[in-house]
Amino acid sequence: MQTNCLKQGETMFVNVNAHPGSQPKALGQLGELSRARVILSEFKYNKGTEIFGEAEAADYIYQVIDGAVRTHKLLSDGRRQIGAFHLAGDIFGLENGTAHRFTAEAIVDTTVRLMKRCSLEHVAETDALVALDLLNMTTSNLRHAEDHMLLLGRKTSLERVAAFLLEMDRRLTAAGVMALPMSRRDIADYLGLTLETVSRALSHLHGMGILGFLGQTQRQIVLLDRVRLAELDL
Amino acid sequence: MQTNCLKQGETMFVNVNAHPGSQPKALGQLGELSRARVILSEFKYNKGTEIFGEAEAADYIYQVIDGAVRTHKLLSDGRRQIGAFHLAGDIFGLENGTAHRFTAEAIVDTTVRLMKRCSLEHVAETDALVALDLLNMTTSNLRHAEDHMLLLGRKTSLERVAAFLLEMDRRLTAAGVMALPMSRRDIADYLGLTLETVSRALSHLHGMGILGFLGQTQRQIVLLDRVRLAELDL
DNA sequence: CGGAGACCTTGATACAGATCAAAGCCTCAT
DNA sequence: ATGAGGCTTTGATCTGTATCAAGGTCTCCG
Repeated sequence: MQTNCLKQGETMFVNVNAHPGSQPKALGQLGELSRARVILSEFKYNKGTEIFGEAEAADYIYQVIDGAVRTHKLLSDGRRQIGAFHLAGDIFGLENGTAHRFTAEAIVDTTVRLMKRCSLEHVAETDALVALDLLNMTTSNLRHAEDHMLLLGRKTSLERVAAFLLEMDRRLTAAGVMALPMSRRDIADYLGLTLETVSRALSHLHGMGILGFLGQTQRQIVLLDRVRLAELDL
Repeated sequence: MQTNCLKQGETMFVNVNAHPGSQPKALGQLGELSRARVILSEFKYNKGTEIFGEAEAADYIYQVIDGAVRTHKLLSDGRRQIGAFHLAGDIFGLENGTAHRFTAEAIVDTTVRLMKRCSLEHVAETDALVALDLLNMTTSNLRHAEDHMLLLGRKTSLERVAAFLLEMDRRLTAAGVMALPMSRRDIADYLGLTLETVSRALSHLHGMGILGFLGQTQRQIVLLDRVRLAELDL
């Protein structure tokens, strides 16, 4: 059952909790994937650098150890759509074909754990529980994409920003403060808006007393009224 | 390995080719899922009727035998986003959790084959190849959703309509004619536009000589210049 | 510590697509 | 066949968000 990708004695620790939209961040939490012994190593990417490109061979899958990653698609004239943000604990770059469908970049200095893809495939062919784990991770990505289609197709700018804040609140709030790793432009490209519209929506929510900016930075946000914020996201 | 959902002697025939974006429509093409013997029956739904509702228990998965199905999500005030159209051969209603994430409705009179969900789950737990089949179907849904996010977030109305026509051309053109089962409103709710904008875009393409309407109906479309159409979808 | 460059906010204006409106067309049931 | 009701087109107008523009603020490197 061992594959040619295996290096002796190494084990992959994987969070079942695969992706955007999932809560706990504890690393090392084991899914069934931990039963697959596979090549595993850590790597660091500096802020702004590409981890893999769209249509590149998908040789590895990745787990964020520390930092944040954005995955996007581009149109030929440069318009960009960010599909997801990946925070500590999240797995990304999981493809079923052989090529990546997004470009992935580090938003801030980021450490990732990576795993040779072919190992997983071979293990999954014979181990139904590993395959089910992959299915669960893919399904959680799918659920996120489905919800995001509704947002992109039908929500107003204020609703989109409210939804974004609630998502990030769920995924990265520590000690009541949300320290956003991404810029207004990244948020805009995630929400299908311009950075000016995002900025105006945040200012508006600030003016309504729904959120506060912490200290001297605009990326540290405190949610002051989650109930009213949730009411804004239909 | 038999499950409690099994009825003696019945077999599910499944198209590996699960979903929107896949080409061949031959029914009965076997995936590994055909190895799983499961409850199977056919059912007819009249035009406009609901097949299942969002958040309902997902007791079955479905395959379109004949007809067409739309799956959508609603906002509380009635705004609608159609996630996908399902044509002959497509499988839909496959969920990983226990509840449907979309409402499914028959667009025209439609025949579906259905399969008890719990069977599949039990089989997948022990059969890696069945699990991989489910993974492949889920991945093809995911790919479609990812492409659609780019369309909804960043494309212009003309680009969206061009992309829609190219998708439908790929999926349902017979004898050079595309017989669309869905209304302008359905197309609009799929593309994140209004029905008027869709109508204007189609008229515009007609005026450009890129498409023609067949006979006395607006739902029979002939693509006259696929190259120029493709150039309009960045 | 200081200054260059990136990031963010805010204001003015433009415009793509939404909304409102009306008329024609097709479908289908009687 | 025929007419009622739904679907589609087309036109006029409105509006939310994009675009253009400018100034302020933060960061971080030297």
